[in-house]
Amino acid sequence: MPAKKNSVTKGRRYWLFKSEPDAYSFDQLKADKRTFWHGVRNYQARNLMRDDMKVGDGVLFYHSNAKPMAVVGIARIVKEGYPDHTAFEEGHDYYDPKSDPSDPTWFMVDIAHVGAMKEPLTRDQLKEQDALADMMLLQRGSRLSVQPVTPAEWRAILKLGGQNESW
DNA sequence: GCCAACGTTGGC
DNA sequence: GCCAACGTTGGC
Repeated sequence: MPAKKNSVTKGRRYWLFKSEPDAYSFDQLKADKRTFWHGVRNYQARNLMRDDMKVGDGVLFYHSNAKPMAVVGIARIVKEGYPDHTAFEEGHDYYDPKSDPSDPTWFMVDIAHVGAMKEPLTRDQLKEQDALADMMLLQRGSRLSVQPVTPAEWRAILKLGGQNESW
C-alpha cells in the first residue's frame, strides 16, 4: 500500500507563541529568519518546550499587548528543547540564579519564520469564529505564553488567514 | 490605566 | 502543607 501523500505531516503538532511586538515582533523574526525562544519562565510552558515540541511543528505567532492583538504569521519549530542559557547569564534580564547549568531549570526551542498572514487575524475576528470557541488563547484568564493549538483550530485559522493548509 | 486571573514566595 | 501577600500577564 502506497504511503499516504501527506504522511510527512503525520504527528505534527501545533502551537501558539505570544510575543509583545515591542519586545519581539513577527517582522523581526522575518528579518532574523530564526530565533531561540528564550526567557520563558513558567513551568507549564517550559514542559511544553522541553518535552512536546518537535522539529516541524507549526507555530502561530501572536502579538499580545498590541494594537491590534492578532495572529500575524506562521513559524515552525526548527530545534527541540534545550537549556535556556540566558538563565545562567548574570545581569541578563532573564537571569535566574536558581537554574543550575548542570541541571537547567529553563528550556527553549528555536523557531523559524515561515510566512505572514495576508492580514493580521485580530483577536476580535478570532472570537467571532465558532470553530475557535474553545481555543486556549481566547479563554478568560489564559496567560500561558506558549500553548497548544488543535489541528482543527490550526486549519480554521490558516483558512481564515488565506493560507494554504499545507503552508 | 485598571484590574482579574494566575503563579510564586515565604512565614507559620 | 496552607495560605496571604506579592508580582506579573495581558485583555479591556
